[in-house]
Amino acid sequence: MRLSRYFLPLLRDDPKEAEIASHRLMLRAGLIRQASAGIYSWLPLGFRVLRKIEDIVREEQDRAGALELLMPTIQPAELWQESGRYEVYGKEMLRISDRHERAMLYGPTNEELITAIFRDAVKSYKDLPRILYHIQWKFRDEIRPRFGVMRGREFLMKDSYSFDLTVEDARKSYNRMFVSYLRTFARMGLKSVPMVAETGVIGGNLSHEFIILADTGESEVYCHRDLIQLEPPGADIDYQGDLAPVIEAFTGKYAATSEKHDAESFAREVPAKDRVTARGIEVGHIFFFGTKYSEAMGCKVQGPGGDLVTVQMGSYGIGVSRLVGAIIEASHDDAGIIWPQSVAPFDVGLINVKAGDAATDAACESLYGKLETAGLSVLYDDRDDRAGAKFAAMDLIGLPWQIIVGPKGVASGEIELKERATGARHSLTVESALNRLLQSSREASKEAA
RNA sequence: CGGGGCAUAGCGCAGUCUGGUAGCGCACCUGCUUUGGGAGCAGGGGGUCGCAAGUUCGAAUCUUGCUGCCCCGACCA
Repeated sequence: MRLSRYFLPLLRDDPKEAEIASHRLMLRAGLIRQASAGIYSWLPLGFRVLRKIEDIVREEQDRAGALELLMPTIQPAELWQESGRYEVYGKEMLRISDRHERAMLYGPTNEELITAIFRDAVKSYKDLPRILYHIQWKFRDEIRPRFGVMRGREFLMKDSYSFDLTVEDARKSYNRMFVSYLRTFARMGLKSVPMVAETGVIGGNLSHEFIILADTGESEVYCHRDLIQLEPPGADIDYQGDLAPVIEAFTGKYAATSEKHDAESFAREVPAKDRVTARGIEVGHIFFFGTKYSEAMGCKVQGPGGDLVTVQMGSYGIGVSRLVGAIIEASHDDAGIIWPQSVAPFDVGLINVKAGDAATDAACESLYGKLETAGLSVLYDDRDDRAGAKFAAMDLIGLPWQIIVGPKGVASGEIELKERATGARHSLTVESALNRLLQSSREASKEAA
């Protein structure tokens, strides 16, 4: 993509409404614009990141055996009256009525809808277990939206729902999602720590929050140091096999958010040197709630003995749009965003230091073609602007690699490769720079595999 | 919902107290000079001063009502 033809409105100054780093940087780097409190438009660069995150979530859901579908944003109120949550949910639910004065709502979550779909379609235990998911916009009319996309009112969420015949089977589904979450966040360059959590309005008695550690995180978290060092399972993990050992490894040691934190247990269970107190951001939340909805909504199947069995359910959420902010919170510096390669909107930024200089232009054009041909996505700054402004812009938007091409280098047959995360620069030939980038790209996809 | 603050050009702000032709920096356009870490000079474009009513010869400025946004708290993927 040539920057001269792209839509990338950058801001030099911080908009005054943005308090935290991710919100500031998302506005400044031209990722989002606010439409209303807690409601955002995604500009081209931000949308590319959102898509990348969505893709990783989708791949890991599919790998775990979950099936993608798509439910609507608008739901009829009757379903929520069936479960009893129409009254419980309160003002957080955006209630609307259509032209026939029929009560509708903009879905804050989808337990009712998916339960109705499953109930109407499945009658036999032979069709269990199943995990269904979708990635869809939700709306929760937060009392006070803040922190940009981290606590928006409209947000993109992946939510999965599991259906099982027995509690034991349901626990296996829960474990599958648990493992899939570990992999999902790790692939985005995040250290996630599962923590025992409150179940809140979703209900149930088993629940984990997936917290990523970031200095500017919203909640205080406490855990054993070992949990942070744990490596997530590889892509070869057998989701049909016994996942219990993995779950034990990740849940066997102390980890709690401030709501569940117990200072005495923390002190007793964790040696002082291993006690980690940090800030965290919740990026995923999984629940097992048994028959809460299936009971209320009559979701039953016939078991092997011919008897009717109420289905055991769980639900599993990932805040996709929140992750964009969370990743930035975990990965930025004074100059701007530092995208992990797996979610970067482009793999590499190509800077033409002297646009208009024939030799430099030609070198950039040639390199641009080679990079694209090699399968790398490139944002080529071909604008007629000063070098300093281009460097600042490229640092701000945070692509993992920058290739800097100027007249001096062109004359000596070398270009400069800069790694955004470390700031390290190397003068290289075009060929070795290409190799270096391709190698880094291969390593990134190996992590995914 | 309680408390506080803000609303003037795309972004950041001054002007409001004390009413009298709407300003500054950045960004944007044109020209010249510059050219490896957010250049300089000159010229220029862009505003119904959040909305509505009122007071007044005259309102960004005073009064009243409304709306939006931000911060703190309670609430939360």
